[in-house]
Amino acid sequence: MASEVQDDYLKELNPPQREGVVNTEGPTMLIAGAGSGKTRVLTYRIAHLMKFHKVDPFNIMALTFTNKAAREMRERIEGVVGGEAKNLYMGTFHSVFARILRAEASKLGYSSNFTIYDTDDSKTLIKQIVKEQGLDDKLYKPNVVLNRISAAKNRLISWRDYINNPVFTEDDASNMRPEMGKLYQTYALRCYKADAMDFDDLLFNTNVLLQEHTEVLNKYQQRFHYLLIDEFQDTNISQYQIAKKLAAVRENICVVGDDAQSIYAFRGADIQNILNFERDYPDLKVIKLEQNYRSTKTIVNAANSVINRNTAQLKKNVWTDNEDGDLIELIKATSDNEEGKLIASSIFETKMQSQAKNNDFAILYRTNSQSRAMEEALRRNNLKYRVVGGLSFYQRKEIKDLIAYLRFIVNPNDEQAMRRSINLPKRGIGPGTVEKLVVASAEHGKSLWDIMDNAQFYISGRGGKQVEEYVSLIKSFRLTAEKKDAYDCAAQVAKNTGILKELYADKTIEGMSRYENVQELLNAIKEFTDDPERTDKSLSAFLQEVTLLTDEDRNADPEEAITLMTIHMAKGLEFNYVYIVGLEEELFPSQMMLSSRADLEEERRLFYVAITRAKKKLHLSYALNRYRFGRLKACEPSRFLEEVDPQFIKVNKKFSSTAPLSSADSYVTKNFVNNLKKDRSNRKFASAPQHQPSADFKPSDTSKLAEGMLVEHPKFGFGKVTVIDAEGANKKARVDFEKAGEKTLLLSFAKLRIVED
DNA sequence: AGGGGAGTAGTTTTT
DNA sequence: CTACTCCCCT
Repeated sequence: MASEVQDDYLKELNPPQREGVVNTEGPTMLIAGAGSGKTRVLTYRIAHLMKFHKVDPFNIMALTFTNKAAREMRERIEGVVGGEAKNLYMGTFHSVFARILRAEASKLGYSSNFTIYDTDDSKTLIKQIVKEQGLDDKLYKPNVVLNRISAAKNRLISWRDYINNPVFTEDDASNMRPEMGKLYQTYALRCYKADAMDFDDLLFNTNVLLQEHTEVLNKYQQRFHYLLIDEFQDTNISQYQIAKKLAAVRENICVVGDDAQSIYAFRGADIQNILNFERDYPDLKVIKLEQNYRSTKTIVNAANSVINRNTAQLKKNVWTDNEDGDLIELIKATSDNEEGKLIASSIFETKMQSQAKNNDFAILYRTNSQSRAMEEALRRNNLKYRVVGGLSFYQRKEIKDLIAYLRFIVNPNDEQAMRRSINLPKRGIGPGTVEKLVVASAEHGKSLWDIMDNAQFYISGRGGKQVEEYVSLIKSFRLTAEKKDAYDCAAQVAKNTGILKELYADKTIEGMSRYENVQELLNAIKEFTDDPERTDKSLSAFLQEVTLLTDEDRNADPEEAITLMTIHMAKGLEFNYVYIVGLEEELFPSQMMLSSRADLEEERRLFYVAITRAKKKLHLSYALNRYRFGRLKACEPSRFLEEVDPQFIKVNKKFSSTAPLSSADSYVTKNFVNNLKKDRSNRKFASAPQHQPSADFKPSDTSKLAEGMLVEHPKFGFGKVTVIDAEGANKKARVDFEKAGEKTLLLSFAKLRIVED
């Protein structure tokens, strides 16, 4: 049986793929074009190590960027080698090194229960520090400051290095932000005091650990005989240095990546790592996977025509044996709402014609806010969909609130968790009292918890007593946490704090959904504690995982639905039919990325990633007008549309707006570029045509207006009433107009003719 | 301390 | 359009 399996997996591979699997020793770099089967090579390589070379899975470390990728890879390896795959040391950079840091925490002065601050925690803390130091919060915006700190950490520059290096301090001074270094220092010390690490610290501190504690480095070098890294183009310097140190003895390091799909430079990813890799390992074996098994010739060639415009890239020739396939279709809409409608109609038609299922479709966009228009249109057409990403479950207020309690129970120094939970539900402890606690902690050189435990001694006023009551509540929870598992503890917190009761009392739609979310969190914790493979079911164990969880991990098996997500989330996935929407200047490419050539090239790679998600057919769409900041703004078609070789595109007139295009055919081929240019120059004339009221137009009595009625508006034309809001003088109707999109009208004002009940 | 009202600023992508 | 902040009043 075993040898049978072995033959099978090698037979499925083409020559370079097989080379990537069987050449297990020494440094290896796989340059893997889109859809070239790199995950397959990586998984089979690991399986081959275990099956053929009898390597103990405990000695293999495999690093990915998402939990999902790690889970999928583990499952696929399990398919070849069986349950042994569970013993692989495999996960995201962040989760794997968080685990190692917990084991070695005391060496760095942290406890093994240290908290992981998510981005919200980091920003809140920065906001507080900026305020405390009396700095201008317009200049020192949390995002700007955090990005600067993050960039430094990702390049392994500590706060000491930072404030001592004139390159940085002068740069900050010339940017009118001379206090940046001081903020970095304060932020780092505050995190340390709170026994907390942010995302970047997990990697930064791992470097410190391996750098300064040789015995630790030796231990892990001995343990991991083989190191494999997926999506290598997305690693930053900090991650690369960890990998290099761990692999230094045996040099069995295998990295897989595609420079054309590097889309995380904004987060510190450094394409330079690929080039450095060749320099650092002179006897490196480079294997190129260039055959694409995923997409049609049309899609592969169109994608190549786009990415070839980038100057900074490795030479590579992605090709395919697949059929030519359909041309890419371009859909043009007058508004974002119409774009949604046209996409929905196109999906509906494709489903009918090609017997496709909902989960064959994906709608990809640049920014999460674009999902709304799509969702509305899909809902109206009764097309099932799911939105991936966006505001994640764990970022919701009610979830973070409950988790803040749990965090503070486990880590009494977690300042952010304390601030969040201390007055929730309201127990008369305002921001003034909290500030007093923080100040007292700094003044007396005592931990925040010590101060709080004797709050009446340190702070004046009635706040002290309230704080002590809160402290004793936390103490009681802490006793529970010592004896019981995470679920019992969380359930007790939800109940005894009154959080559940308060939400239950809120009967608004949002309130009910918040209540359900808290219940869902409790269910998730129950699932955690019920997992028979888990040995540690403590609250602390749960919290160690929760911050590094992302939403994708929750909806594991998508039902039969159309997928909506950002292009970033789509990396690594594939769909038969892909719609890339919102191809407009300043949206995609994003206006933030227009300033430099490097940024624009990253946007282009993002476009390349989007195109190469499609297996059978690709649709591109743009709108001439779009709601931004609540205002309708005119848009120009994206420059990226002109960058796709025109021989691969046709304009879909059937599902495009009424504005005339040059030919009388229902499809206009070739030279659509001219039309694009026309749209660019004439955009102010391109808005929806004005409606001519019917001859017999007379406003009706709208007091009996109801949902579903068909109405006519003198300017907006015909439409259907979707919602009626309020009564009397403020009565409003939301009407979905055929041409003008959805509008809210004040009925005491608007002239509407009821056409049909 | 806390609620309500007004005014303002912000939307890029994620572990 | 919305989420957040600030300010005034109770």
